[in-house]
Amino acid sequence: MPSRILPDSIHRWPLLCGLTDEDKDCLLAGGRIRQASRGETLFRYGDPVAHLCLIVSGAVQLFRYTPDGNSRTIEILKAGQTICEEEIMGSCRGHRANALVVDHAILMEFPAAWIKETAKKHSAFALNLLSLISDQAHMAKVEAEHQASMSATQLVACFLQRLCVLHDFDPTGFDLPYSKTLIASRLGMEVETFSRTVTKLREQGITVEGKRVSIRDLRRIEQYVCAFCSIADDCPTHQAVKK
Amino acid sequence: MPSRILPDSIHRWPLLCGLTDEDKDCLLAGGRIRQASRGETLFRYGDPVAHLCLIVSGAVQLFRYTPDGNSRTIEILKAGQTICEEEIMGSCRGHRANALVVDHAILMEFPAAWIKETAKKHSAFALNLLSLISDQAHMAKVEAEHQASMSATQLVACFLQRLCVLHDFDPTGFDLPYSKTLIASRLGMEVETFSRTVTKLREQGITVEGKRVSIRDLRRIEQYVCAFCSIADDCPTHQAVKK
DNA sequence: CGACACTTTGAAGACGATCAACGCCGGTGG
DNA sequence: CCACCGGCGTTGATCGTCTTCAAAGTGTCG
Repeated sequence: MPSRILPDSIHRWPLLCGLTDEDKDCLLAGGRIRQASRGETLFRYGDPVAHLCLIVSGAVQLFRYTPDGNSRTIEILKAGQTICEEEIMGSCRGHRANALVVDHAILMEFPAAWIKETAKKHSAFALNLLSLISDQAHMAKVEAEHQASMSATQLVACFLQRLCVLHDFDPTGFDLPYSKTLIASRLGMEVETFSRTVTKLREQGITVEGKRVSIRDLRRIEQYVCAFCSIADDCPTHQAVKK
Repeated sequence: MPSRILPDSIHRWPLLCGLTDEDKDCLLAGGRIRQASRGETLFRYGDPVAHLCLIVSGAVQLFRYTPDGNSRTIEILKAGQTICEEEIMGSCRGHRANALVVDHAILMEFPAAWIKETAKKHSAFALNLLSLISDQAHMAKVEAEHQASMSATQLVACFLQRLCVLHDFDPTGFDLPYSKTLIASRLGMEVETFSRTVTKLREQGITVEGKRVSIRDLRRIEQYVCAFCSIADDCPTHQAVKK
């Protein structure tokens, strides 16, 4: 029974939350455990989409190569998040990104066809998928908005604060879980820019020294956190912070 | 019977395509026709999400206000596209954007609760929704990538070409269906930048004079169209163009 | 005709990318 | 144990791009 290795927090995982125990067991029964260590490639751009993949622990980077040979990080995923759900449900012919293991990961793989079948049979599961993908779509749109309208400084501040909230870190002091190079790539900027940005943020109450980060006063840096949130406050960062 | 006013192209609309006639009729029976003229607001940010809205004809702009009072266009939607599907299926408490009618529109409104019920009962419809939202999520991610890595010139070229393809326009000469101000806002740039960009594109085979656009040689401007596509050619523009 | 929204053009300034150099660290091999 | 190396991160200088402010031209609709 795979549920042995699953943490208690699975009740909050988007894919599973709200399901009855029967549905949950049925779903988990369809998955196969896989381990992958740092540097391992889960799949490459263009590969056929074989599985929906649930991250049980560790971290996975999704990225693409640009025509000039550089790579651009699309997402850095952690425990509880899923990979390929959009590729399975949407109309596409292969993986639209490369997946690389950043931190040694435990994964659960569900065959794509099996997922579709299960979604047809279990409407609660289908609604979970719909909800999960809908939220992702919305986040992606907010992201595009941010990329189009926020300065590098704002992007970094927003990222750090979101990081702190989503990972349940202590704002008064936590370590970056990824390299700065990876974060810069994730934010679509150069490492140099990221570095300079960090010193600017010191005046704003965000201190970064080496891997150590501390965020002094969340309210004070509000202007740097999701410019849209002050009016359109549907940013998960803000939502979480306000509670 | 509302199907009277629906065009033949509905078979290709993401929400309906592939459904059996029974499912389609059942779905359409749940909708209510609504007309709205240019300048009319369909809903505002924060309003409760009452309906899924299918655009039968016309055009609708989704936008948000930034803290400094400016507005940013998220999407410009046309016939066959739907509004609010993500807001209904995702976890959110109200509309996450404002909706404004750009061109006199005929809409079909489906009550949100009814849509959820129908998705539970008709798995084919649920899968359509999943597919539709998945594709949107993917497009949003590509958009974010573009915003982060393409120049204004590339963004405009990409937009114009996509516009041409998606609207089935004649590349050798078509009229912009929206004002340049709206397009600039949609691309997250200033009107001035858009205007200057347009003159640059003339050398690249894209001519814009007033509202009139012509795209000389689609292959030649490939470098300006979705920088990612040359490797990661999953851009709908390119897909459509290649056929 | 005149008001007004839309568009274009110019000049100045801010911002981020790029290139280059250097410091820091962990690992390898002599 | 030390020397060397490669990956990572910082800092400085320069350059191209986009925004901003200002002004003038174009169009439409009353």
